[in-house]
Order: sequence, then C-alpha cells, then structure tokens
Amino acid sequence: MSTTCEQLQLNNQLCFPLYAASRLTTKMYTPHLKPLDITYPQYLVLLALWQYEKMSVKNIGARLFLESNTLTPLLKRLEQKELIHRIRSKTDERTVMVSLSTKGEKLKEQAAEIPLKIQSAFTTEDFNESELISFKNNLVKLLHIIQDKTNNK
Amino acid sequence: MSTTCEQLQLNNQLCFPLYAASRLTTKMYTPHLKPLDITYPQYLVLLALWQYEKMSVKNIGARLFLESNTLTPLLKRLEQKELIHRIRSKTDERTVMVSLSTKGEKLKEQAAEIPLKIQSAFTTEDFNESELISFKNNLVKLLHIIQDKTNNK
DNA sequence: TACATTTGCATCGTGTGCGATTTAATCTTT
DNA sequence: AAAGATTAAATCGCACACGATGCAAATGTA
Repeated sequence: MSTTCEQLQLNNQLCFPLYAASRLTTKMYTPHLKPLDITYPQYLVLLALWQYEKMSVKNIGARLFLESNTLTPLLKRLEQKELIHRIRSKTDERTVMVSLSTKGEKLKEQAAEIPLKIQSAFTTEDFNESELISFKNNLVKLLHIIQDKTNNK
Repeated sequence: MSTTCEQLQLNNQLCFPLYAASRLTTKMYTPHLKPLDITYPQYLVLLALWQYEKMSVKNIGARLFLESNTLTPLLKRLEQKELIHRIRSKTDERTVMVSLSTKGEKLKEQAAEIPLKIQSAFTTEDFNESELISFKNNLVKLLHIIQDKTNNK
C-alpha cells in the first residue's frame, strides 16, 4: 500500500470504466442481437445503413471510427448473410459501395425495438432519463475531444 | 429520411459513443505503452498487480470484468515478457496465483507518469477537471448499474 | 503525356473478447 | 467414504480491432 501511487489505481482513471462499461454494454445487446444472427459491430454497420441506405466503406468507417482492415472482413460476413450488397463503383473503381439487400432492409423492423429495451435497462432509480441524456451528451462531447486529439497527430 | 426511426440513429444511442470513446481512448495509450512493450489490456492487469502485488486469475478477472478465456493467454504473454510469475497455489490446486517479477515491479516507475499525461489530454476548455471528475463518477455509477443487470441474469 | 503522390480497399499478423466446452480439484451431501 | 455438484483454469473457435503493408485506380504536377 505504501508504494501505491494514487494515479495508478484502476478506479481513478477514466480509461478503465470506459473500457469496462463499453464491453458490458455490448454484452447487454447480445441476447437481442442473437435472434437476428448478427454481432454488435455488425449491428452498428446496419444502423448506419438503415439511416443512409447506401454508403462507401470509407463512409462507414468515418461514421464508426473503423478502418477497412476491420470493415472489409465484417462486411464480407454481412454479405454472406445476404444482408448487404458490396459493389465496386463504376465512376471510381477504388471505392466499394455498400447497400442493404431486401433482407437487410427488412431486418430493420425487428431491430427497431432493441434501443428502447436497452434504454429501459439503463434507467433506474439511481439514474433517471434526464440524467442519462445529460450523461450521454457529456460522453459525446468527450468523444469529440478525443477525436480531435487523435486526428491532429 | 421518412422511414428512419429516431431510436435507430447512431448518435441517439448510448452504446455507440461508449464503444467509440473506449476504443479511441485505448488508442491514446498506445504511444505511451509501446515503449514499455505492453498492450492496453496488459497494462490494466499490471495496474491491478501494482496495487495488490499478488492476485489469483479469478481475482484479476473480477477486477477487470474478464474471464479466464481472455486472461490465461494474456497472462502467458506477460509471463513470456518476464513481467509476472504464474504459480499454481499449493493450498488449492485449482487456482493460479499471479505475482509481479522484479522486472514487472520496476516497470511501475516508468508507467507512473502515464495517467497524468492522459488526463491532461482530456482536460480542455470544453471539459475542465471538475467536469471530468463528475463525468467519471457518473460513468462508474453506470458501470455498477450494468454490472447488476448482467449479474442478476 | 509521363510520373510521382495520394486514395480506397484488401491482406496479413498479433492480440484481445467471449460463448461454449473440458479438465482437474474441491466441496456437499448423504 | 463415495457420488454428485461446484469451482478455477484452460482450451477451442470465431469475430473483432488495429498496425503495417500491398495494390490498383485516381489525382496532381511538371
């Protein structure tokens, strides 16, 4: 105990609760995503596509903060499940356009109920809805700060 | 736009900024951890050991919310780097006790400066230190809520 | 037009995470 | 004490993440 620096304690760092909360939250989605036969990162890609219908790999990456080295294999899996189409653009052969299949479009209806179920799980007597919203806003603010820090390098 | 449910938008869910912030934060550690030749999860294990010196795999897992299927290979890598010892307990042959090696103990000094460097990166005109602390407290509160939800299943 | 540079995606290797199962040791119950 | 249940690690398979590199198409520049 004598040689323990305060700063080096797990609970005193921001990073660890962020890391742990992210993983546990992802786990909360599993029982809802398993019936749809998709993983959480795949769900995030679909969320983006349900909003924009058609996006390049680059675009999806910008939205989710992911590179092609993660996305390409993930998108191939979604293609194998016949949820999306991957078509190389005619006007720019470098870019691959990702779009929803009919099956992928339909999945949206089943997924529509998930966010509410998750949110209700978070809302407790210790953390009401308005507190949750203000927390989320702070989180997004933090996200932008980190984003700037990592980009400006 | 017409068929887009509000709830299904990326930014309106808590999960996504949590996931993104966690990954970007981890990335911020990389330049500091690379000189020490350790990864971020390995750093977390060492943080726990610097605090308690000697822990069972089970104990480390309880602290980091990780199971042996993740920890065992990770700990073997730390052992290969000669930062820790893994010794099966004499009193209970099922448990493996993890302790710091001299080299692992020494690494603490080099790591001691990391938390401050990270924290200063987070502190900006948009997010001062007290805001950061209250945000972290909310994050920890959320973590406990999720923890209860996932345990009681 | 030639040619260097940039861009978008893919590939590779390593290291997590995690559900599911296995194995061996310990505990419980009778 | 023997049988059954529980527990702690380990193992296995799969799916991310991500640094590094490769490659072909597009762009910039002389």
